[in-house]
Amino acid sequence: MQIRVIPGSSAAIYRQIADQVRRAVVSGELSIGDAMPSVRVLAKELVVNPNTVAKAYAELIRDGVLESQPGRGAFVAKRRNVFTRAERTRRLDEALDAAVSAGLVLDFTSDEILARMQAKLEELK
Amino acid sequence: MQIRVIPGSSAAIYRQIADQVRRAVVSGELSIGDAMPSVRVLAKELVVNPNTVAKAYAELIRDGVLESQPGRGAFVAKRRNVFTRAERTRRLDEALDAAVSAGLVLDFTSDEILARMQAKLEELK
Amino acid sequence: MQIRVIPGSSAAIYRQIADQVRRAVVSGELSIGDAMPSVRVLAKELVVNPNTVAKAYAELIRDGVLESQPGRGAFVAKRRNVFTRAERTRRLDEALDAAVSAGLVLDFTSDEILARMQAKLEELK
Amino acid sequence: MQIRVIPGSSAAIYRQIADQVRRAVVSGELSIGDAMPSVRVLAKELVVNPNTVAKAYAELIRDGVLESQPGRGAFVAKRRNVFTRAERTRRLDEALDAAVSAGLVLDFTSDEILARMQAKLEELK
DNA sequence: GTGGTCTAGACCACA
DNA sequence: GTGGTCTAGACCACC
Repeated sequence: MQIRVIPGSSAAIYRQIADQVRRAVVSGELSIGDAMPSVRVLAKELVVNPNTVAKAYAELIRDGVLESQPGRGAFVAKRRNVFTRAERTRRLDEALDAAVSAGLVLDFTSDEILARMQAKLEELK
Repeated sequence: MQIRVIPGSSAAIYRQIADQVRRAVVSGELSIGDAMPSVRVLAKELVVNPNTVAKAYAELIRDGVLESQPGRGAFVAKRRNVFTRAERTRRLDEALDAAVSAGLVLDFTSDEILARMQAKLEELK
Repeated sequence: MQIRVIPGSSAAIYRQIADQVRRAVVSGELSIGDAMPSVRVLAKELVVNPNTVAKAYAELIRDGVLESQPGRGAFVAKRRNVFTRAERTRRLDEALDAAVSAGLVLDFTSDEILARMQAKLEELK
Repeated sequence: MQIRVIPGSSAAIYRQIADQVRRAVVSGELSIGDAMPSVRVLAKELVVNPNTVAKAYAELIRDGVLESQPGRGAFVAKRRNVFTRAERTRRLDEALDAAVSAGLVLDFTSDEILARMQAKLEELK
């Protein structure tokens, strides 16, 4: 898979990396058991500090998206339900709030944001 | 208008304030030329640091939502757009993409994500 | 609360800190809403790098034990069920496996380990 | 004796090997003076790196569980204790404390933790 | 070679 | 003042 970081973005680099991996996993671009590039390799490729990549991987491991086999590397984990319904909803809300907030800052109306979201979700089907 | 801040929220306080003002402007609750409460008055009312309110106002002024008339206070400005249409859309997409992938990783369906988003935007109206 | 780190321990420093906070929370030594010492203050007190303390806090925040209010500090969070039954069991197993492994390395028998565990749990009642 | 390694486990492979040998010695499956398979033979059998087996043997030799007879191989040693009773107990307590606090934070009761621990130790017998 | 941990020191966002 | 992020570079455990 191809990961890109936008240095000027407001999103933290480790966050950009984690989000793109998440997206690749849900889109099927990455499959269960696939090996991730090593921390050092990806860091070199993205021209960022290895610790930054490690932080992204750590978050993904903690959320059950990746699994680490010490000394061997990180791998895409079997999908498992880690969080309770309430916690999942809380996290979804947090993500949606951030998007809404960004949309409002950009002076989009509620309707425009919703329409764009709908279009985006239709694409995935 | 009535502004409320939720201290425990993950959103920064200045962000909560700015978003609510923005929303009030978009919804018509605040009209062009309306006077905003002074930084000190609003800070006292919300029991937050005046710097925090000032920061929210600064962002709104920077984005052209408010206008500062030195010595008189801040007023709701005539609408103007700072970013190009393309740039605004690009930024909105980025924010929505992050929310969508977060939702999908959390094992929500497209429909669930959209429904939740819709509910959230309804609340704002 | 008083936190101590044992530099010679096999457990990572950030892990020792996180575990002690966890213990203080479940024992009631720390209550909901209590403010944690700031990252810098605790780091100075323990004579460790602030990043190490920050890493411990980050883990506790991620697990829902603490909450961070940006610019204000970290606070003991309301207890909420973050993980599914299966995930909680998985995590408990992981913790117990580590303890059993440590016990076996120390040449204790299964019965001795269990007896010691039982005594320890009785104390808590 | 039959040793099995689980690659996906969170426990290090050398640790799994060492623990199983330890258990076999404690349970009497291996008796004093019994010859262990050579590092190379066991490595081939388990399909792991010989260094990994060597590391497990080294730990067992260091802890006095095995004895190395240069040129002849490794043998089950006469039992002797490396740590004082007090030191062993202190270390066991440390490990058990960590497991207990992890369990309590995960909202398990003392009884649940104990039951799970018991089940786990039964399996080992 | 791999990931895991820790240090030192920097800059930014926020209150 | 607070936490959040990032860099650079080190050492260790493990394969």
